[in-house]
Amino acid sequence: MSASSDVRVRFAPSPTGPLHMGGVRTALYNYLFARRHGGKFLLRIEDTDQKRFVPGAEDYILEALNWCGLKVDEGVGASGDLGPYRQSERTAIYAQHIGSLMESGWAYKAFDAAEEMEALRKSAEAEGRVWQYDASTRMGMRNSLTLSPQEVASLEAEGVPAVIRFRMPEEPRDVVIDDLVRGKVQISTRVLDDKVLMKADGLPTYHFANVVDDHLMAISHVIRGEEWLPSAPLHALLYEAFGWTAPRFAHLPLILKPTGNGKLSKRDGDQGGFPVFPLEWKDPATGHASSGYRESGYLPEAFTNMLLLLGWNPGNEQEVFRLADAVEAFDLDRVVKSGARFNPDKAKWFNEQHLRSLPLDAVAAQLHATQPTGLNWDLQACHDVADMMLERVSFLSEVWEARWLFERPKSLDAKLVRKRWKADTDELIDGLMEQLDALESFDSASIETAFKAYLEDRGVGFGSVLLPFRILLTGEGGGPSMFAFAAFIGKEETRQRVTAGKSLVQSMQSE
RNA sequence: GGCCCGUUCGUCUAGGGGUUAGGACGCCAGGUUUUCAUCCUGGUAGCAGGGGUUCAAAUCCCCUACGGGCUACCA
Repeated sequence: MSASSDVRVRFAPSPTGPLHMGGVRTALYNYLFARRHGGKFLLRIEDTDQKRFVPGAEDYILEALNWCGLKVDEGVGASGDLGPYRQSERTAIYAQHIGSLMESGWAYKAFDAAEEMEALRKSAEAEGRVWQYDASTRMGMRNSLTLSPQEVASLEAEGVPAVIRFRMPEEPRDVVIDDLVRGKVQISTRVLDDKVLMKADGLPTYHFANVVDDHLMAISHVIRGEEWLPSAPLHALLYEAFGWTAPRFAHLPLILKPTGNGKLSKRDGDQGGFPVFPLEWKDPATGHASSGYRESGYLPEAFTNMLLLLGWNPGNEQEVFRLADAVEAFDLDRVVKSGARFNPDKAKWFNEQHLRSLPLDAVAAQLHATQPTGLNWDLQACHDVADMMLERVSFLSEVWEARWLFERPKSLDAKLVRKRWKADTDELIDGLMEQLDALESFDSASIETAFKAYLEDRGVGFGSVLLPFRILLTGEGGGPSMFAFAAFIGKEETRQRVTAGKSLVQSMQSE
């Protein structure tokens, strides 16, 4: 391998919609590999298919990478000397390079109509054969190999649409890809077809633009999804045709659907109850919104951590990684070969791990920034709530679902009331409130002391008073320390909740 | 159909000739806790099948099955 300072990798998405989590993982592995080896992480936008271009997609990609903390060193969204980094702005470069391939005989112009080829394919299929545009068929087609230069010129003058195809070697040979995750992969050129390099609209196909750009941008390692493995030999041949040294390849395993068959697709998300996108996406054409990990309350480091372990492991038992830790640990040699089924449960677990390792101040700040409109808690209040709730939630957003934190309960858990309300419960609560009322400092520790003294005095157990107290304050049977919570809402609110709660109990009992 | 890649608990994975096949998620049980949760302890469950090679195979080879990808003037 070359010196590590020469490492240059790229993430090269198409702006055809929101990036999905598989794409984010590819970006993550590229980023990590670059950082690990002191190299550069580039972002190139592959927008050569004008039919599938979606406005806003490029901004989405940038924002998603940014949210994940994957800082781009060079390319779109950064700067660099080897641009432009958007393929739609590189057409002159492709024109020049396709010219040199035509001259050297590695490429030729073809005029065949799509329908003709389709018909050929169909009839071959009917006979159980496969038809493809290759060394065995191209001499029967309409192209610059079979037509005279005059015929070609007149076709061009007539404006007959033409593409430029790669000319696979007539003499079959094996192409070997030495893949960094899969080892040697061998394919015979016999089964490869003459792929279109330049489309009739004058724009390059993926294969051509990708190879030209990777070379011109001095990419050292191509790290991409396994769906590209079958075309890697074509790419290798293209490098050869240009007389260029090919980068190293690493084809990543695919992320599969949690249930059912196939790779995870953009449509799998919302019906499966989990996001497939890092950020929420509103389709500009249909207005349909797809949920995102960010909006679902995931911490970016939890999201990338989950992705990191989907197809890679450190070789020891560590599972929780911050991005900076991952940079130290990551390398391509521990990337797994087989596809990984995505598991939403584990994603949630990663979020819990990262959430609980966050400093309380940071959580408080988060809560402060995301609190419902009209609440207006100060930082201290957010801090108190963070302290009470952090270990009880998987996502920070769940804090706001516990409405009793900031609203008097409108109803109480009926089953609990039925089970827990004894003949003397109301009277015990009244006695407790008398003690609490007398408290000068209404803080958690004082409340606890008074509470315990009261129990002692009355000779009753914790459960007979604390649970009813909890139900009156929150309406529920579980939650944080009621001493801390009572202190949090204050003496007056505690008194009011108890009073209101008791009348709720009464009306429930009289039903 | 053709070509390529893959296959260890339900899921993510470790393990690459000799292991009681390890960990994590999930699930179950117990402990801690005023409750819930956290946390701790334990349990559950796996080498796709068949042939070889070998004293010895989850591990190497072959076949089959299954899964996945590609097979566009999409990436």
